[in-house]
Amino acid sequence: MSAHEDDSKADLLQGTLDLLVLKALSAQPLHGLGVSNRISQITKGTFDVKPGSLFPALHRMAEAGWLKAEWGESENKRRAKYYSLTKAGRRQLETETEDWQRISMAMTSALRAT
Amino acid sequence: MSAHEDDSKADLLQGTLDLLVLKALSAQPLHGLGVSNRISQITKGTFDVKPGSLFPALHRMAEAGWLKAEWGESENKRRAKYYSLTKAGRRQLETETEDWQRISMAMTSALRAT
DNA sequence: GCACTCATATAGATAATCTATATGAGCAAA
DNA sequence: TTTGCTCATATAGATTATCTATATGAGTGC
Repeated sequence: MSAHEDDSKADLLQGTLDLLVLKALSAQPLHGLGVSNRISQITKGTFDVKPGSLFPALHRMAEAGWLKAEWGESENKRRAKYYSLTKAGRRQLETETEDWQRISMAMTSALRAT
Repeated sequence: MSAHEDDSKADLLQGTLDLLVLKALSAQPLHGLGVSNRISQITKGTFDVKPGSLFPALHRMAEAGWLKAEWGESENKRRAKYYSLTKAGRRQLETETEDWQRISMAMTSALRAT
């Protein structure tokens, strides 16, 4: 994170972006910037995913078969590519959620140690 | 993680190793493999940090001024390099602990969203 | 002398994320 | 109509942490 930015905006831990994208899309299809906005919303403004991080991730995840992409029109009448979860994407969301919880508990346990 | 390994051993999230090392050393100085063992202990066996990950990290963190290194003798009468936290290392531990808590809370919030 | 474990070390590969920049379409106003 | 602004997607290049694999040496037991 660059020094002049608001410290409340954290860099991601590597490995958490996929999970956030999957979760963002779990309620409804969204276009790229919509995913970014939703991530900001559900993390209460903690994460601000930049386009240069997001779009490669979306492509990678579509390639992996977790997302389906479809061109459509945004609320602002612009062309926008809408992403939605595939069956495999929902399974991946479950797996990564469990992984996160295990890791999170391990870290919490570690930080409690005397 | 390779497929034949025990699934209870997780890969680290990138960015968490430094925090685990700092925490492992916060109670007492330890040599390299001692740090690895202590991390395994305080994370209840969840993380198994391999030498190839650990030693470069220790060197990097010593270079950053967070750790001090001193040759000594292990419990098994082998030569071993003991690491301890510097003042800056203790400050770094505090900072990274707070960072982790903020990120962890944001992820938890995200995963609760409907 | 031999095998085994403890302990440190490094080279090379992998891969995710960040910074910076580019492109184009729609819209509004001058 | 052309200028500027915002929305939206895209990609190149750099960075850097971690992983895999391998190497080296010292002590211990047989």
